[in-house]
Amino acid sequence: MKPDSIPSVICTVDVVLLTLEQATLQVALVRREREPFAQALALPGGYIHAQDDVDAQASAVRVLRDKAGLESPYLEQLATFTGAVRDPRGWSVAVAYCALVPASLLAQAGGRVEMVPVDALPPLPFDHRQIIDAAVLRVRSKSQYSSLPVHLCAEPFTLPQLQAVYEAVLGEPVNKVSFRRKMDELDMLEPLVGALQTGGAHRPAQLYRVRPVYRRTLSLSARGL
Amino acid sequence: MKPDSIPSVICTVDVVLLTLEQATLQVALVRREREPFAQALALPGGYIHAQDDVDAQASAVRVLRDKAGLESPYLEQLATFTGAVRDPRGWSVAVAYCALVPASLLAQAGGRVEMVPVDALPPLPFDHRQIIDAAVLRVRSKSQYSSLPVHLCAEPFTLPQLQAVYEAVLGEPVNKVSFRRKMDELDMLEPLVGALQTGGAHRPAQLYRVRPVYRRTLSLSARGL
DNA sequence: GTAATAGTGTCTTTCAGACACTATCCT
DNA sequence: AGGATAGTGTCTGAAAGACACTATTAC
Repeated sequence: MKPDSIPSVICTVDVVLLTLEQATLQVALVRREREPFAQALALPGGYIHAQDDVDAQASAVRVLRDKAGLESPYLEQLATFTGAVRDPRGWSVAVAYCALVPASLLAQAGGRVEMVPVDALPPLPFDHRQIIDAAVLRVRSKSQYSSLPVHLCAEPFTLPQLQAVYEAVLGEPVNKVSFRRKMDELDMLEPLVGALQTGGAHRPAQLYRVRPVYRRTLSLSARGL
Repeated sequence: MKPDSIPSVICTVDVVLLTLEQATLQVALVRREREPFAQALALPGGYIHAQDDVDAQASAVRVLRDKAGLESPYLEQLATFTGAVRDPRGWSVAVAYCALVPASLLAQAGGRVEMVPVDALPPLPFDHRQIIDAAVLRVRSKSQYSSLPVHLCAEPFTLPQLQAVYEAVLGEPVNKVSFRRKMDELDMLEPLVGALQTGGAHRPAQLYRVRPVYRRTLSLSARGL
């Protein structure tokens, strides 16, 4: 029943897959196989398949599986980028998603993607630069008052490790006492009783994991940190 | 060059137009003229017109003008609602926008929309209930740490009036001293020198307006309120 | 003057950061 | 023992809320 006076619009999803390596946020880029911009590095993305995908989030999951060979525990809708000029094929709608994975998960997925530091991006096709910038801004912003960075940390992890992740994402040192107080208040982590991280020439650290309840939900703090 | 193996997707925008009346958040609904759900109350929305609109935000501006007869100073992309089952016409993408206007602006626009308290919504077609819920959640959340509620207040206004707006949106009383301290810090308002709100049987209040610099930008507070 | 709300000075409480101390490993 | 990092107790300073007080209008 769709009026044919309405010209069709190109509907795609793009995924900003972020990870933390060498204390730096890195984004996954893939070489485009098809035109436009064939051979160029770009965000993994693709058409929405109306016949296969129940919604755009499912499209993003499929794109992530096909192009990066992994399933991201954390996948959130970021924003939608639209307009007549962002894609040379015509008027387009790109629903952008943001995925966060620990570096270890990415390693085992194999080298189908190229990780690039978000602070040293090459020129990118479409408006992918803006999409990445929006994702990084969102992640940094949410990290100030939520448990979001735990998704960048492979379980189990120690509190000093997690603190280092927060510091890398926020780009500034975090007070140790305050950090531990907050983690305690958020009540999101549980210690693996008896499990300690040994090996260093110093006191071993308690290992933690995220409480299953908070696995896919963020825990928010009223007043930051 | 779009492969014709890709079935087309219905692309629309929906606008959640919110205002504050009787100390309650109210959303603008319109009677649908066409199928599906003709005659039902629903969010103002419509197809993206690829030949007219430069992007989806422009579509939202057009929808707001055509269906509500007004131009909203504040218009922000909310989220995108997608899927095979949300619209009986087929697989659809709805880019949702959130608009905030003072009640006075809505009044002069004329009665083309029906204002309904967001806490007493009738059954709505599509997933419009979820879209409104997402908008209200976003507005309440942002009001905790930003200047967003000023867009619900007609200028010029007094600080007690603005405080009442914050309290209505947040649904809880706000400390007067803290509130004034914050407004002072945000440095977003300027007093209209010599202009006082008189008429009450009490001390008149200073009238303020938003500094032009902050007209379309939000002012964020580090620690809430 | 009285009632009513606007606006401010100041005390108290709460919370984040600084600092120092203890704990426990490896060499 | 000595070095290194994990983890904690406690003090301090900043910021938010509570309260009380002054200011200015209408009647």
